[in-house]
Amino acid sequence: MIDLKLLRASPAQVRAALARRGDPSLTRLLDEIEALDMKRRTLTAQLDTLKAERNDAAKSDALAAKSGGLSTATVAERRKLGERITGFESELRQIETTLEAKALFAPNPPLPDVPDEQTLLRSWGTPAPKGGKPHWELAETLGVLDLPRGAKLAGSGFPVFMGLGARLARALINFMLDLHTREHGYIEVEPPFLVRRDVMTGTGQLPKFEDDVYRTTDDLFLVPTAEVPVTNLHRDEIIDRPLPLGYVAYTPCFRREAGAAGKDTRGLLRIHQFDKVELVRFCRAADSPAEHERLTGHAEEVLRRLELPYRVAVLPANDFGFAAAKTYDLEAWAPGVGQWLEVSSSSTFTDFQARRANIRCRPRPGEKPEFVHTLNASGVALPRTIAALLETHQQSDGSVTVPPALVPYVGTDRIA
RNA sequence: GGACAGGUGGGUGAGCGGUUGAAACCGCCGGUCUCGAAAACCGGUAUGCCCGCAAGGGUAUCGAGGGUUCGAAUCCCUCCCUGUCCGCCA
Repeated sequence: MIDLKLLRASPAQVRAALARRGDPSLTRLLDEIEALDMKRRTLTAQLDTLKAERNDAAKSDALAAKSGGLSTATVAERRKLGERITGFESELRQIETTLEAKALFAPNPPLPDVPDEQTLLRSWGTPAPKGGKPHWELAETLGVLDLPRGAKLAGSGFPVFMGLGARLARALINFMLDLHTREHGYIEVEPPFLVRRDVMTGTGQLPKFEDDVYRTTDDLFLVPTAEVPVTNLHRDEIIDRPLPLGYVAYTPCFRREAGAAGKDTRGLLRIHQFDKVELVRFCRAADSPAEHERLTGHAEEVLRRLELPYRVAVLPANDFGFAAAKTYDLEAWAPGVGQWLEVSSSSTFTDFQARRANIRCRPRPGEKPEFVHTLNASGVALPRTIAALLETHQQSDGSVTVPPALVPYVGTDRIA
């Protein structure tokens, strides 16, 4: 949620920052928000005055009622006051409802250090020259992936992993969970895979992106990422654990990806259901830039252990998620398709999600609560990682070697 | 899915429709005492919004939303959630 006080205090800065997202309609949205905010404050002041009047009256009336009763004139006067208050209240309520509805559509302003062009920060490993087979061919030959049968069960975009493919998926999940819990200090979580509407609103998927997610007839939503349930673990809380606090969760992820047809439709690159291990961090506001770097490093470590050459880029202000203030993409090289595949997105949300989900911390005992900063990164997403893994570690005989870090989990050093 | 019982501050738990943001206890913070600690005692301990440079003031909040009333934590309605039993199941 956008910070209304900040918008009030420095409208020019907020507008300038949001303008960098490149959505011209935001100007009008902000105009409306500011007007409603002003109206709300005026009404609140008037209403509070009337209520103060009523409270004073109630005190003396209580005494009067005990000793002799209230005169009909007094009762009539009080009733009139009450009616005025009710009228103001309903007007105020309407404005607040509209204001909130509008405010929920305002995205997070990008941080000042976010560039206007995508910028490559660093890379690791030596990408193999483009060549070899794409992962869908390898996978089909090896019998580890069955896309046609997945389509038979659920439609296109729902893969079936078979045999060593299924084992590889399970191995990756366990490997990543172990790495992050044992070496990076995360607490493992297994959350619900269906969540309520207000939870989806807390992290920013709703109300704006309802078309992109799956909804059940009970008005529950299939999680598009573990970020949603895990970040909301602390919704409406003043976190009483030491910060920073990190959680890691494996969940399947469900995305409708409406309108995505035609792009990356081959193989595992863009699908409706996929597995992901997600990292979520909560920290004090001052710590979030350093936490963002640390978090990104945790995701990178996965790729290094898997011996997958990758690169890290900062996304430009007009090309990252609604709730994020800054995002790094981790892209693994996939020589078979000759593309860098986004396997992790690492974002800081500043206090945007904390504000929506009302997640606070108390800096010190007795001090005022303040909003935390939330961050998350895929650590990492499976299908594209599997694609990069198959294509990178493919051998001339058609087999695929398993990187040493993964061998104990897969139970073999070669998929053939 | 059916039948009951409940939802009060960080926790436990009081609260005849009337000056209740809300007793008490626990916890937490500070102080006294002590060489230090414990115990004991004293004091302080919610959050949002609005006005204000601040000090401070106003207002709201007893699951949520409506309603009755001059006045609601307390009465009525709807919804949500939790617990117990039954049914069904993994």
